[in-house]
Amino acid sequence: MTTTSPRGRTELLRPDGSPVRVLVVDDELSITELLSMALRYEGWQIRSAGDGQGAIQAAREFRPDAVVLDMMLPDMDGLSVLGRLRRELPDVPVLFLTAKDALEDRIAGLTAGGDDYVTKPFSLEEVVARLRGLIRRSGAADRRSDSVLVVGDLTLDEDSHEVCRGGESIHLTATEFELLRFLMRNPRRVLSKAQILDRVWSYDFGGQANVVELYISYLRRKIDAGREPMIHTRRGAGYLIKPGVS
Amino acid sequence: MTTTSPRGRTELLRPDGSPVRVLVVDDELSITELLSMALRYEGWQIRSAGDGQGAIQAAREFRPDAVVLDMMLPDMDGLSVLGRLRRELPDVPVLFLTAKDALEDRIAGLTAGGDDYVTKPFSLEEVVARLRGLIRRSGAADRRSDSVLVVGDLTLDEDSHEVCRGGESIHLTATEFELLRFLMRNPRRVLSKAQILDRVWSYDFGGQANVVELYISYLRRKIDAGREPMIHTRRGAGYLIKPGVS
DNA sequence: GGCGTTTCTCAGAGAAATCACAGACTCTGG
DNA sequence: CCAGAGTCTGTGATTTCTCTGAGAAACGCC
Repeated sequence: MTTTSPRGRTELLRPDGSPVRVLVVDDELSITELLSMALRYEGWQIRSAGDGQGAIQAAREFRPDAVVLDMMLPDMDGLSVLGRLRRELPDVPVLFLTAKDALEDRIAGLTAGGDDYVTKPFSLEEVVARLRGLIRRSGAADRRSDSVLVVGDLTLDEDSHEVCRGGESIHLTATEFELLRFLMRNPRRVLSKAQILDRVWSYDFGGQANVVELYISYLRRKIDAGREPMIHTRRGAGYLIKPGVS
Repeated sequence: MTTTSPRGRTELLRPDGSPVRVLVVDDELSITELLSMALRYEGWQIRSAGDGQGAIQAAREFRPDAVVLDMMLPDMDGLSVLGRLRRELPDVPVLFLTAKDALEDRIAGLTAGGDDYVTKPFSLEEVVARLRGLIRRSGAADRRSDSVLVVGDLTLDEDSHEVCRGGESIHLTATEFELLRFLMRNPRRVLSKAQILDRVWSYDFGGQANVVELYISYLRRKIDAGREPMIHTRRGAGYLIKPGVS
């Protein structure tokens, strides 16, 4: 089931109308804090754990609809945590967090069953999007909710990563895609550069804030080129996307 | 829940009808005083703290619906205060105060959870507006309250920063927008130039008082141009906005 | 290892916003 | 009707913000 919240976003809900429950497992407190903050903002109910033991116990009590699991835990190996979690929660999808240089093939094996993974350092938009996908596909939330964002004649498919304006397909790079997704998930709402940076770029990004301007500029060339502009600047406040009408 | 107070303002209230509670944390007494005064004027209940320890304790006892938190505290680093606050108050939104030049050195993730920040020196209108937004979206107040101010045929949307008169969209600069918001939040009420200066301009503004006249003049050109005027001068007293009807 | 793509920094151009100043204007009380 | 206080607004200097081109570095793919 989906419903539209007062902030104009579409939320995932369980079939009985209660909020989706997500368990976050990571040993770095800053990471669990960051994720908890971002995921709560999606309207989900969050529990976090800092080690394998805590994860198993939380899984038993909290009965989450999805799990975010760091594969590097202090007390036990990621795989055995996963095994125990699976015994506790057989059908619950797992989003793995891995270091960038982790053995890709091993992860690939794990994700064969419909799970997914993101590499550290991640962006919050990425984690949220993957989780939404997992939950949607697992059937914990209503399946009618689909994966296509629409603003005016612009569409973005979160599953296929396809972006079209007026029927015409548009190729975007990964960063451009994430930025556009964030804008389109918050249509008609002014988003500050800081907000955009926090959601779209990885949490360890240490660069200049004007990458946001740069990527807005790229997007405009691809999305708005020669058409009614949909991406608008609010000088001193930020950017927003809205249908060309008016 | 919203209700209209005797002085004609729309107030945010909790679902049970009690006033919203806000905790203000800053080590400069002048700042906490300034903020407390302004926020009490909104009809909110305020508690303030001057350091991290005090903040944690106040959070525990006072159970605020929102927190204003300076990131530069004497006794502990802003982030650890935040962590402890989160443990005490998991779902409470936080408005961060930061120095202007600290913008670059990582506010990473701070706005990610739906929190927000303002840079010092701020204007009170800005702080109040951001706080209202946070509280509104957090669900501590009734969700029916929305983000659009209406006076006659003039509307101002605090989320999209859109201003319309008679259906026609009007572009305002940041300062014009804040001034109009202040006027519209106090319709039919005379506001002195001093009041306007205190609320709309940053607290360290050292310029001529006639910027207010100047910006009223700008606003009139954009809002009242060729229409029934809504912005009125009360010679020797100040300005007020009211619907064109007489 | 080489090559095309993507990401990002830097810096300058350009546009927009802010504000001081000063003279014109308006209202009010005598 | 006048004087003075109060208000309005045109001009332009200055500051701030945004956009974008050029190129360096990192990445991914064969």
